[in-house]
Amino acid sequence: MRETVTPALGADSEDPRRGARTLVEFAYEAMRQDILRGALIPGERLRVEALKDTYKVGASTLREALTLLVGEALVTAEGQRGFRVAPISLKDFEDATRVRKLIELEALRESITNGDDDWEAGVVASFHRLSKVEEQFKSQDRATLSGEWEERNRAFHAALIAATHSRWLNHFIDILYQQSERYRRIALAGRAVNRDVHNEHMAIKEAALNRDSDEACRLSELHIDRTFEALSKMFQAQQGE
Amino acid sequence: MRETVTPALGADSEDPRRGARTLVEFAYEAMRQDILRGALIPGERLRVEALKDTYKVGASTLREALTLLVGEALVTAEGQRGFRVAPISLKDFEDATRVRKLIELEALRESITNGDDDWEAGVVASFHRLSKVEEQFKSQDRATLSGEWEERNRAFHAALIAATHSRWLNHFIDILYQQSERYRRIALAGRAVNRDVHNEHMAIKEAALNRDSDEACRLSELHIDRTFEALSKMFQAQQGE
DNA sequence: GTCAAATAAAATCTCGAGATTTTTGATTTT
DNA sequence: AAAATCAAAAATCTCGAGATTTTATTTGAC
Repeated sequence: MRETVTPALGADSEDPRRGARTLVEFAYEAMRQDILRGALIPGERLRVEALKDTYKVGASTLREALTLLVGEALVTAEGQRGFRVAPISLKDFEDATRVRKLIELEALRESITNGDDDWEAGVVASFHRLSKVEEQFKSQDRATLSGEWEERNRAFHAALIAATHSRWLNHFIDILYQQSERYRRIALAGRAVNRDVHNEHMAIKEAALNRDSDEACRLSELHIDRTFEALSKMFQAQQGE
Repeated sequence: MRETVTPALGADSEDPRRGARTLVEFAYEAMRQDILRGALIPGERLRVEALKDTYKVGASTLREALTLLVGEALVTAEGQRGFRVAPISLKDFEDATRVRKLIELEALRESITNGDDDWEAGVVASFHRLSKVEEQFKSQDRATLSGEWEERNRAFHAALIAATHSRWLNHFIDILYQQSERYRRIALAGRAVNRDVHNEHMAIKEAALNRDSDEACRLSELHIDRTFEALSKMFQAQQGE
């Protein structure tokens, strides 16, 4: 019979389920990360029989996790022909970037109008956290920090638009941000960004806190465009290999 | 042993699987329709054990179908606490309408710029088909035609924006159109629309074919706003009961 | 009587085996 | 040799039973 006593602290760091409530969520999160990292290659077939063993879950559980990823457009499914990692292309990257701009700028504008003190605090705090990890890039190895940078960068951009009331804008931004994260990570392939993103972030932060929504949107658009330009070159070079 | 010969034509109208390639797709489509119709009530719990019998599929198959609907925001899921029909609210309806306007007008503008002869033909044809069924409203019973009207209305709006190159705009429009369809069908509850939608559609069609994107967008926005105004009143009256 | 703990019931979640379909490869025919 | 046919292999899809968790009910303590 199984012991019902709560295990000692630290023991649950061994728990393969982490924070997931269900095995579906666990498999979903593991595969999501593997797709964003590029470990699961775009276009690759996702065979249930094989992935069962990789992620240590049953067939139905795995299919349900894959179906969740279909809803986020990280996986495609075709009846009787299985699942695949969603393919990537410059055209799709361009399209996703364009639509993300449309939606994110709308959300940013509203957020700057609505934002209260908590919103300002969130922007300041997340920018600070992001700056700290960017500071370390100058000395430390980039690869070990990139996971942390990804998370803090996401948090900063989320904080900027946190004061939007629109659930739908937020939902679509989440999806498109995730798409752009995949393109960024695949294009960079572990390398460092070679332009001054920090100053762009700071300028956006300043404009937002000054409640200058036109300027903040202008700078944000510039930021997204510049990022796309830089990454699309790397992407093309990489795909052309 | 089961006969392997292809059944006679007409016999497959008895096939509960219809056009679906898999049972997952079949259950997904059946539940989708039931949610859009309001037969499955917003907020209602979706018990796998019960729905298994209703849709005549196994537990895993049903869960996979439900998970597909989670991706379209028609169903919500909470770990270890099951699935629910996505709740509705005036606030959500308002938000979905706002974001749909943002995205759909962008798509319409691009479509009018890009549209070729095939696009024009599609707009003319779908408008004609929609007009025909609206004609019949004057004489025939509305309830029997409403399914056909829904489909043709959807087709007309899809034809207008068919020339967008953006897969992402189209994807989000599909999701938001479906949301608005649910609100419309629930708010109307089988009743007829009491304003002249036909003329609004015609005006949009004319502007689009004249390649007057500003005017087409203006009229389209007006159309969406008026529809929202009318439906939101019915919706509030209904929810207040 | 109220609260809490223990128990029972109900529901979700999970698994792996089997049915169905697709894909691959071998054989035959033109 | 190319195309078509058939058989074998591999993969998807599907099911229902059992494990786990949540929810409802009962019992007991104060």
